[in-house]
Amino acid sequence: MPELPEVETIALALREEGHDTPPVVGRKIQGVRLLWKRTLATQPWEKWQSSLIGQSINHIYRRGKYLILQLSQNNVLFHLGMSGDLRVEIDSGEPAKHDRFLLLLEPDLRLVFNDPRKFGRVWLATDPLEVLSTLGPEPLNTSLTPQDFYRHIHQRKRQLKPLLIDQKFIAGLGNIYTDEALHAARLHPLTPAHTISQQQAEYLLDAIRQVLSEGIQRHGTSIDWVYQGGEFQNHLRVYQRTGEPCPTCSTPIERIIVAQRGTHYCPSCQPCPNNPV
DNA sequence: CACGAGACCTGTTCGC
DNA sequence: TGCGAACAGGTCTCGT
Repeated sequence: MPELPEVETIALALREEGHDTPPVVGRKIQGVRLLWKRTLATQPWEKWQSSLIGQSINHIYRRGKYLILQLSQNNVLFHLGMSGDLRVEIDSGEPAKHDRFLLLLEPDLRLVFNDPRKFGRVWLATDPLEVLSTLGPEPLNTSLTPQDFYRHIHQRKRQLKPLLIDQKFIAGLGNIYTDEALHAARLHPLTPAHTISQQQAEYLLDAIRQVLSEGIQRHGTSIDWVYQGGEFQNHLRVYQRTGEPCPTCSTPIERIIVAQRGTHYCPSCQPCPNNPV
């Protein structure tokens, strides 16, 4: 469930632009611990130990749904899967339940990757592009122009929902923000991408940027017991609101399955395209 | 090449 | 009440 706004929020916190946690940037790594082998996306484990110890964390940033630690020599990349989280704590006592991977930092801290459902992964890479090269454009980056977006969407025949969730098409959207963006743009999730007008494409890009920005402002979405601290869940207009009135027109929100994903939309605000289902 | 289905996971919820 | 089945979802792999 961590999508772009949740990963951005975690990156900001780790960069110590809040003040709940001790600073991580600038610290030296003095150890590394693995508690679930399959969390490693790159092998072997021995290379992690020999390579990481002694390096400093120079920078922390986000690309798509990935969080990147830029070290003095190489990079550690995290993908949080659907239940992953990163936190900083004093390095004392045994790891908690579901902790999968630890970076021990001088003098007495640890950066903890916790991931109950084990979908998260961590990479060690000389160049981040080894991991990130297939990602589509950053939706919030203004170098993605409405004209570009329309051109790209116009040559795809896929339905909008599976297309927007495809990280190769655009990076950072997951199930929650895709449903929210399609509602804000008044587009049905099953609409074939190439059939929308240039103006509709521009509205859609605007909508994507609006919901992502609001998500970041509200520190992400906290659903179920996964991911804490956000409050965007209190401002969702369609996601997980099946049967509740649409905030725009009061029509009950409907839920369908698209590309095996639960998909929420307003049948009145987001009229069905000509060739549905 | 483009796309869809199945697998990977486990805590929670639902149904009998 | 209790237990198992269904569900949720991001991405990789495989098949068409």
